[in-house]
Amino acid sequence: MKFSKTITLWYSNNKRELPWRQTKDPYYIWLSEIILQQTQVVQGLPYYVKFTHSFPSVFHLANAGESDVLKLWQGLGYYSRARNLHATAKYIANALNGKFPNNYKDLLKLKGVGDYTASAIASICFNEATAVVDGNVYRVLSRYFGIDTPINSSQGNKEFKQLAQELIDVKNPATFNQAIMEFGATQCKPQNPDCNICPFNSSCIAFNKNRISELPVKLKAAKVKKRNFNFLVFIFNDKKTILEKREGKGIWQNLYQFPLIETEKATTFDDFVKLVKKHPIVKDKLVEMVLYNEDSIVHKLSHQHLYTKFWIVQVDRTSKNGILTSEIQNYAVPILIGNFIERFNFDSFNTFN
DNA sequence: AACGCGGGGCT
DNA sequence: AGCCCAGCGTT
Repeated sequence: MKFSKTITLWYSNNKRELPWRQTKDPYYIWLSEIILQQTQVVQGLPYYVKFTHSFPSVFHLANAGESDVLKLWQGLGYYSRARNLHATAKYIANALNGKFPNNYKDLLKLKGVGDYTASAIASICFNEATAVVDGNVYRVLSRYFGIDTPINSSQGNKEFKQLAQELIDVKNPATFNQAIMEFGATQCKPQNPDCNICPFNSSCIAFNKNRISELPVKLKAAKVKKRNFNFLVFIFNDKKTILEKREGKGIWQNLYQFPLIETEKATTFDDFVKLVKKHPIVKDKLVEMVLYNEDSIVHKLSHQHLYTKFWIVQVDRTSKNGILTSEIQNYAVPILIGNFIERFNFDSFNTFN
């Protein structure tokens, strides 16, 4: 049987019921595709529900503030997706009167929409036969055809896109694209794929040559950087603390954090007290400083490891531009900060001292 | 072409 | 602790 026949048949018998599969409205498909970039369905699903509930149309999303969008996105990571999502919503609502581009070429021009996402929207919403190539497709094709070209090379990029484009069912591109991705996600999984019940197991090259665990081939990632983060959790007499917005390039752009002192090496308590005493916010008003976590909290990003300490710094004055600790929940913060806020009880600390 | 960008799951 | 998952924008 033809590849596309087999995969679409498998899909009709095995697909999951997911909310974005109930619609062809480009707004909802676009939203789901942005959320699902580098993100598994289980992780993205609750965010899709939140976003469609808060912003039922592109106009609702466009009229929101960026901080509201980031707050709703909090915890999902890759925050440029949220900033681009919001910018594109404003563009579509205002410049295009709410009408989405209806073809691959024009979709590709949108901020945050690359080859994969443009192909997905064009095929699902507008029946255009442009093949999607996401991580699932790389895995399925490299195994089935026994292809050793590294998937994260420009050569592999080209090769797999071309192959997928040759295989796509031009009569039904929406189903084909979703079928091959779903197949990769739930059956032809990275680890322990279900080869024994696979409809392709008689013709899959990787399976028949016992090379499942070797494919797909990937170029090694660069070594992770290690950084030492010291967050200053200020407590002022007026029960306020300080959050700062991260500006410029780098991680967590436009999210909030406690004032940060990054050091070359892990800090010792005595050295760090000297540093904090000289801090412009503290000057000579330091009452007490407590290290919240004796052992560094290691927050792992795919490209850097953050060895993190939270320092509780009580200062004997009122704050200038602090925020009430009772309102700290209103700020979009990285999950590393969010977890701390969830566990640390500002009120009990205030009364305890 | 190379690099930066999150967070979660598994072992 | 170290391994896996990975689209898009920038440089």
